[in-house]
Amino acid sequence: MGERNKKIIILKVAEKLFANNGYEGTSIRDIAREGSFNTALISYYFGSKEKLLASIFVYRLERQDQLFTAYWDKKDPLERLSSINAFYVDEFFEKRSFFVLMNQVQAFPGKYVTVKEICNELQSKINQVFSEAVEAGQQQGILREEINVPLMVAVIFGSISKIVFFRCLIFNNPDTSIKYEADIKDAVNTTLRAVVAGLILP
Amino acid sequence: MGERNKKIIILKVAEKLFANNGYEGTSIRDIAREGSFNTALISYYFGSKEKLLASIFVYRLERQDQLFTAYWDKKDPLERLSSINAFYVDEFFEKRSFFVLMNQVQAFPGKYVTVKEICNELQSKINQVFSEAVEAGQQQGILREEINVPLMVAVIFGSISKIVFFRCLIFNNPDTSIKYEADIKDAVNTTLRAVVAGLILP
DNA sequence: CCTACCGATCGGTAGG
DNA sequence: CCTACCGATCGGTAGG
Repeated sequence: MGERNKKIIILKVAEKLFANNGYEGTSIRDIAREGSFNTALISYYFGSKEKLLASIFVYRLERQDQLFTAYWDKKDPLERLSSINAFYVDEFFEKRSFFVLMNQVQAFPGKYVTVKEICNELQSKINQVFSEAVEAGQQQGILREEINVPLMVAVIFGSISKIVFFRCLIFNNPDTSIKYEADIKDAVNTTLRAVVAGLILP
Repeated sequence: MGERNKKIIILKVAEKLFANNGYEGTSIRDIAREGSFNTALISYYFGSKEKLLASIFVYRLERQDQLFTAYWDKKDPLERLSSINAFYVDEFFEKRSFFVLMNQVQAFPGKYVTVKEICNELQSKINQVFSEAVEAGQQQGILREEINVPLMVAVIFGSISKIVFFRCLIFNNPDTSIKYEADIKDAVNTTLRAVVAGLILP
């Protein structure tokens, strides 16, 4: 199987359980049981439960840099904004457990300092990407001048989070089928288009 | 001091610690230490740690019904929407720990079922209040016809949550002073006005 | 990579 | 409302 593969299996099992039951609510025994390996393997490969958590974030965020350049080379600022949004909607669905976990970590004011620093780095890059698109739009006279980018990003990611996490409320079923997945995705994208539309000059 | 007062002290101490460190991350010993009372008091008054958590939600949400009628009797639909938003922004700031906790609870897909049911009741009422305002606005030809209320509510509450919880990112300081509190509140209200503006017919 | 085990801490309660 | 304590489980590791 190889050491690298085994580590990634542990990462993904832990990611899922942490997302569902929380970091404190998941014991290393829970993780070992779910992945059918020995408890001691976690210390063996990662050093500690805390370092396992950090490793999940390093693993998930290390590839984001490449994704940045690949996705939003669109010239038109509005198209670029929509493209960035659509990209993150896809990301939320594809790596749902991870983003649930990221959302949890940020919901604890006094905890997970190391992991939050990793997230903040990504957040800065996201803000910058949005900033460039907005500035381009402003220079072309398409977008309002008074747009506050960090607040706009908060609205966009807050909306994605709430809609993806509220799915159980919208459809009254936490384990929604593929059919509903697509419906939610459409709903988020439509909603974000409305948010972006609010940024356009009348 | 009276039994009722003591119970409320325990509720508020627990609320704060749960919000900061999570339900699983807070032991009944932590709560007892912070409130300078005996560990056994929690079982004595509430039965268990889990019932203490539920009691916090019952305590915080039992008064919401009265608040509904008192706040948004405004006739004009747009004014009413703004009034509801402003009310919840105030609520988030006044009962910050509670809403941080509520946000946490909802961030765990497989946990806190009892507490989530209490939240869902409130959520339904909130959706209904927004629904009435939106329908009134549509009948008067002010608001777009295609507004999806649950999604709109998700955008509004997602935005409030993210901005209030992202304060540390915006100001790079988790323990913001009163001056900054006011700044954040202004920012949220401005942002929500932009969201509502997106609902108006062009 | 597993067995066997450590000290610490957990939620909870019997008895007063 | 406190003391003293229970059994269970926690994260982690020595030794192989």
